[in-house]
Amino acid sequence: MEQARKILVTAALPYANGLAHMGHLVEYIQTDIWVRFQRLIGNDCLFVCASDAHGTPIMIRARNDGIDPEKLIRHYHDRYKEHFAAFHIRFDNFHTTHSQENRDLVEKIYATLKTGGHLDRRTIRQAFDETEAMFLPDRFVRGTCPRCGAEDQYGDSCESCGATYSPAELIEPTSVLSGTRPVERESDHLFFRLGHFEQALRQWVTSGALQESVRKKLDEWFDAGLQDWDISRDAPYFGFEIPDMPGKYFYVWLDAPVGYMASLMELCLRRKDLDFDDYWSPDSNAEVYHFIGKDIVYFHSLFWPAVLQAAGFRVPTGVFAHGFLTVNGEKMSKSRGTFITAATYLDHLNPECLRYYYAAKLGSGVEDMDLNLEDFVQKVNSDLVGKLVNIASRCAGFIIRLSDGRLADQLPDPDLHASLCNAAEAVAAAYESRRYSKAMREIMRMADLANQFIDRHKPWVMAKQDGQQEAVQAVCTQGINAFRSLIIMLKPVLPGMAASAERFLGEGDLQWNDIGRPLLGKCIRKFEPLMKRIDPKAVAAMVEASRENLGPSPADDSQAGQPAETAADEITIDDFSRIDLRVARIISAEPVEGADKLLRLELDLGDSRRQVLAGIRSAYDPESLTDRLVIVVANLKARKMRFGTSEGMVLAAGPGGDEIFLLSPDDGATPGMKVT
RNA sequence: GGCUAUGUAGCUCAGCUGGUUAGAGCACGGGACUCAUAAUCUCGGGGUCGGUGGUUCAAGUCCACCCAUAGCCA
Repeated sequence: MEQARKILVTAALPYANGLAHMGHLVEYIQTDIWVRFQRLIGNDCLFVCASDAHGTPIMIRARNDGIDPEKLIRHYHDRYKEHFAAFHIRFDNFHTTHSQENRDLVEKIYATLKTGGHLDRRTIRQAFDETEAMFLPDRFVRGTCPRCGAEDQYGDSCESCGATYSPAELIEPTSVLSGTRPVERESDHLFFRLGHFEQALRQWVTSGALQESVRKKLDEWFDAGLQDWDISRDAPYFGFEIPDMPGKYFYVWLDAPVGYMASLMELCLRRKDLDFDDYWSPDSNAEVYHFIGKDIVYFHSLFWPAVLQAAGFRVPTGVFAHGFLTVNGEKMSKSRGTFITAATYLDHLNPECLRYYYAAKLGSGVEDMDLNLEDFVQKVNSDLVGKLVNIASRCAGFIIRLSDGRLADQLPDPDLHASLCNAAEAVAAAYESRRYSKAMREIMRMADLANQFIDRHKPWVMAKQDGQQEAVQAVCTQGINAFRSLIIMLKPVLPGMAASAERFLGEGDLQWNDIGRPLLGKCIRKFEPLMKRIDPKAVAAMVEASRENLGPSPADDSQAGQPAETAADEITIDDFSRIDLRVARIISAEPVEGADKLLRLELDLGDSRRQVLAGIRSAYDPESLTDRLVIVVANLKARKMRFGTSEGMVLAAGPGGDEIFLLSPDDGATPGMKVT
């Protein structure tokens, strides 16, 4: 046998401010299947990951929630771990980038980059929020596009016309944090000289480390010219402070991929049989693979290999990008209930069904993948229950009843077994090259063959004839062995079901090679259903629950990739009493020019009048609102928006779009009454 | 706007370097069977391969343009 390969595999680090959802799972399931396959064929394969804990969004989120960032990231870190484990994703280590190991490695890499002359310090001008006293990432500034005039665009590019620019170029720029207009301020930043590594990168790209379409993308980037990369950020920032630059922090995208190494390093501390340098030293003969989403190709195929090279480590053997997930053909949507978290899925369905469905659709490319819920039910039920499990189910009874559970001593149709062994080679090749859909098709083709074989020999007919017991036993032994071979082939995808099947067959931990060694003359146990069919009602309930899970946030309902909100922490009655809820009468309502979601409401609060900009335009005609009573948060800090100041907030329920429902008091309430 | 993908039966997808009447699974219709979680087996209907033009003896497969969708533009 060939020598076992030594392999290190990573999946991208999930950002520690949200919950795992169906989109995340594409990547972790894809990676986990590959790792399990490598181990099944006898390779030495490690799988490490970590939660990505740094950066402005986490800092802001923690501040808004009134907790320490450490507490926030620990919470989500634990949720990820829990949910991934429930989906049978088996990391050797799931660490965090906010760790001592990561800090040590980042500082070491920084020192090497610096002495190697790959860093450059220069002054840049950047948007600064004076109220919040902090520099703003481009995405935290919004305003009107200077080129096409589209309103409410991000500070780096226009979604409408595609122009790219700096936040300072925006017309009427606004900080999304304070609603005020940012000013420009100077600040010293550190730049990594990416251009130093152009030759090395071009070389690496031709080494076959990347997929075809990714390589094309890189050529484009090379042609555009490699620019220096800003690796520093100003305080306040949640991350690692740069050792010799007080008040400056390493950009999260520098320390995130280093987290792959830190996770391995921390594992090495606990496992004496592992040596960090075996994997990362420049002369390592191990293979290193990164599984990522296509959105972060840039970081993994340019910055990361360049930084590794600059810091004196080996570069990855391969970077495998996958596409995004759509549900029912569309972006995941909270209002449609297709933004499904791992937790919600687990409340209703078997995780292995999702693993199989994803496997049945994943190829080696970067194309997007669709989770069609109807197709999901049909495919899983028909492939796994109807075809695969059925083989064991229809044979087991005869073996138990007519042969005391004992399998025959040989296979009546060695050709059928040979076809399965042949198919196994094709399946192995498909797994290795990440064409899981091809592997699943091949496996199901063999399952069809097995069912046809049983049908041809009709053991149920022979069972009724005298002297045919041995023939029945032989046919069913062949059937059980076909099932066993297929289960081994599916083990990377369905580890839980494979374990149950091993118990049924009375065997231990089956390996890929066992496909070639049929199970003969042994006793099997009583057959118990290995998988239940998916009830379409469970899927409907899951979708409904995904809809219900959300609080009233009529604003954005289509941010795929954004994590779902979590249930709010408990509060006391005192906390509640800090919110001054009042009855108000709408005096007038009118659309806000230039904002397709907002209505401008003039409210009567009994003793005062207020203007509130409410995001309810998609559900209400302004005319229908006049004179209506609503509930308003009267002591909400006024917020300056591009269209004027909003002095409060009206309460409404619903997911958004045309499903927004204003709350109103029963008859008799009058403007100004306090809600308690 | 530039670039990279994708667009094949109702649904989800295969179709390698261009070559006989375009395939699979599911769904659907007819038949068989009744061992099996109403599973299985068998037969069948169904597609101007996003559009237009071109190259070629021959194009889903190559080229150009257009349309739609997704992503990237640090």
